[in-house]
Amino acid sequence: MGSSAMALSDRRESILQIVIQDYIETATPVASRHVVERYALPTSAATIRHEMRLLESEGYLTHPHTSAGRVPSNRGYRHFVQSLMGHAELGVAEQATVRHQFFQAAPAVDEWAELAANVLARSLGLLAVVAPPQPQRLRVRQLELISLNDLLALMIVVVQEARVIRQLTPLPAPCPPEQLDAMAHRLNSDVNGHDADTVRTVPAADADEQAVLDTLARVLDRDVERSGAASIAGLGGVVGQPEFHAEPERSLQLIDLVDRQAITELVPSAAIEEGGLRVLIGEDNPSDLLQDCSLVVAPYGAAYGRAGYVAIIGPTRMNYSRSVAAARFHSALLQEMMDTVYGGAA
Amino acid sequence: MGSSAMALSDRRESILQIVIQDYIETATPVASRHVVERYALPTSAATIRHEMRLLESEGYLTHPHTSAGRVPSNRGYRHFVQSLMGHAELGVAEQATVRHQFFQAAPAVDEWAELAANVLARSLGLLAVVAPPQPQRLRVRQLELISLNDLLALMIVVVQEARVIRQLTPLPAPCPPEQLDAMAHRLNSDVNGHDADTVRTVPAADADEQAVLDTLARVLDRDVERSGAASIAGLGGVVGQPEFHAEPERSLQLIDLVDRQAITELVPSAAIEEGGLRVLIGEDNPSDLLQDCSLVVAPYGAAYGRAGYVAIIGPTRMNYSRSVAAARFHSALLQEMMDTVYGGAA
DNA sequence: GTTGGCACTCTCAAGGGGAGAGTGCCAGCG
DNA sequence: CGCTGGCACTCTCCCCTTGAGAGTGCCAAC
Repeated sequence: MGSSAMALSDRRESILQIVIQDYIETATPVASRHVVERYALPTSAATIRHEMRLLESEGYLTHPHTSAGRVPSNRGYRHFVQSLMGHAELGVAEQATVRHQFFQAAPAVDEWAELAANVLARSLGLLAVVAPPQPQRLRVRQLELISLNDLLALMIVVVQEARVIRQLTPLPAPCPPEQLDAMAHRLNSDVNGHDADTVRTVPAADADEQAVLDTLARVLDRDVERSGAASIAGLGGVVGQPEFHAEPERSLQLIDLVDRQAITELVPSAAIEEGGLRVLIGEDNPSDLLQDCSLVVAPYGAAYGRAGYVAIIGPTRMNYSRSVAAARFHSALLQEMMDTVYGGAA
Repeated sequence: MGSSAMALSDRRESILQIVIQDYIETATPVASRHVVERYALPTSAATIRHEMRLLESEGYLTHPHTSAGRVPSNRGYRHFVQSLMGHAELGVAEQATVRHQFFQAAPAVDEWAELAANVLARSLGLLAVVAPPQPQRLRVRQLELISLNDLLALMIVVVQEARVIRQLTPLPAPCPPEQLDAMAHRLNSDVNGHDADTVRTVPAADADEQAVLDTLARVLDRDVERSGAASIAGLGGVVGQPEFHAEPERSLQLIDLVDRQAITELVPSAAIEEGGLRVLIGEDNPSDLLQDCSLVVAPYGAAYGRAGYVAIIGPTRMNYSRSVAAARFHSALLQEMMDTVYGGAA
């Protein structure tokens, strides 16, 4: 008895569940008396106290101090996520609302991730990070050259992966607009459908063409590298959570992380590549900066390159049920939309 | 004597200047004794006290409480900005660094505003908002249609103002890829160089063409409307300022403003349209939310539509000299770069 | 006009209860 | 044997007081 390998009794499990749910809701250590009263249990407070004590000795709960109620430990949260919380779906009404927002307001492809992050952040009150999948290579679909002056062109590249890149290109030799147009026309057939490596093998007629091809190849490479515009939203909601009120330095760290776009690097790529939805609680997290935080990651779009993801970040005391449901729904929705647009083939 | 219309004596002015500069630097109320000691003045503390008292009665300084040093009032800051601080330029080395960053790392046109905001935020430790100019109308340069399936196309519009828009377009009647390509080819000559209004007058051959033209016109309008991707950076720096430590609610408000991209609406359009650089101090600000903050706005690119701007937001106790110099430099630099790219014509 | 001196005011940090909240344990009860 | 009421114990939190320190405002003297 009390061995941590032993399965919890039914009653103890349900008490654990009650404590965790109550704490998630109220952010206050939950007391034995509070539990019996609020949940109308058929036992006395003393009994609950006894069970809580056992739960604590097994590592599922903790004690801020002697005369405070119980607070879930990370182990408690983990058990809750794995066994206790069940598999909730987003409400039908909410699903419909979100779908509606996507299909109406944003057929603008570039804004999917941003919209998802905003909707998630608003509905959960937590930090949401949404990164689109990163194609492993980009292939040219259309090349435009706009003459700015004889020595400078603006290159616009539409790639098959439906992205668009704009880039200034200095020209070594003077090149009037008509000549530039002609070059664009000529090059288009040479580079169409090709990626950076192939572009490098295209022979150039003159120095300017060489410059354009070089820039093009470089740009195709670079844009793959760029971790590519992950959208972040919900900072306001998350620093408004009570756990951050107490410790302003933590808030500052988090704010800085968001400000510098550095949280994207704290979403562990291992979790993304593995494929399924994952919940990282407290010290599961790779970074110390997220020590009292949890992370819910749902990858999507792996068929289109390095997978994108939907991530929810909040205090360990987050509503896991809602967060997981929302992350799952959004990742599935984004997947679905990408499949519609790119037809399932990379 | 003591009339607020009266010009300040030289000595009083220099004391005001010392007090303000010291307060900007230390964020601590400055005491008479501190002034004489640190700045080695040839007078005694009592004299300084006397002068400070007069400055206070004229409204340039205040008193947090009886036994605290002096703090500049908004009026004091205003006088400082107008008459006392002089016209500083950014250091030559810093100018060179910034120019270098722009010309090397970001010939990617889309990233200018973001780069400017990041550089400004980092160098000033304040909030920086950079909005690109908004063209008043967009004219089509190139139209691409990518067939996703028979009933859905991805439209890519390259506009003469060197922006690119991507948009999903549902097709009322089934349309195979080749047919879509043909349509794009056909339409391109019809819409080339035209704006939304003119696009609406183009006759459509069939329902699908009509759908494409409708979407195109709508998109051209919408993208003008969108206040267009202002870049915000430096939240971490500004909430780290001591004035925000004391009042967490203010920080939260500000964080929320940034999170929801709503600060862009607090930059008064009057200040932008007027043309020159402006400094708004405290209650000069249109919104109560920026009550203890100041705003430095430098517009640019008015020739290309609704003017863009570089804005610096921070506590009233900001380094006005540096902020103004940096805002002026960056707006001029962005202006210069736009002139290079768009050749001075809208 | 300037100065040293001095009384006055206000903040800030530290210390001391007292109330309140919860637990841990125990002895008794079904 | 598990459950329960009772009770002592511990710890936090808030309020109050107190004393030190910082600066000012004013005054009388130079």
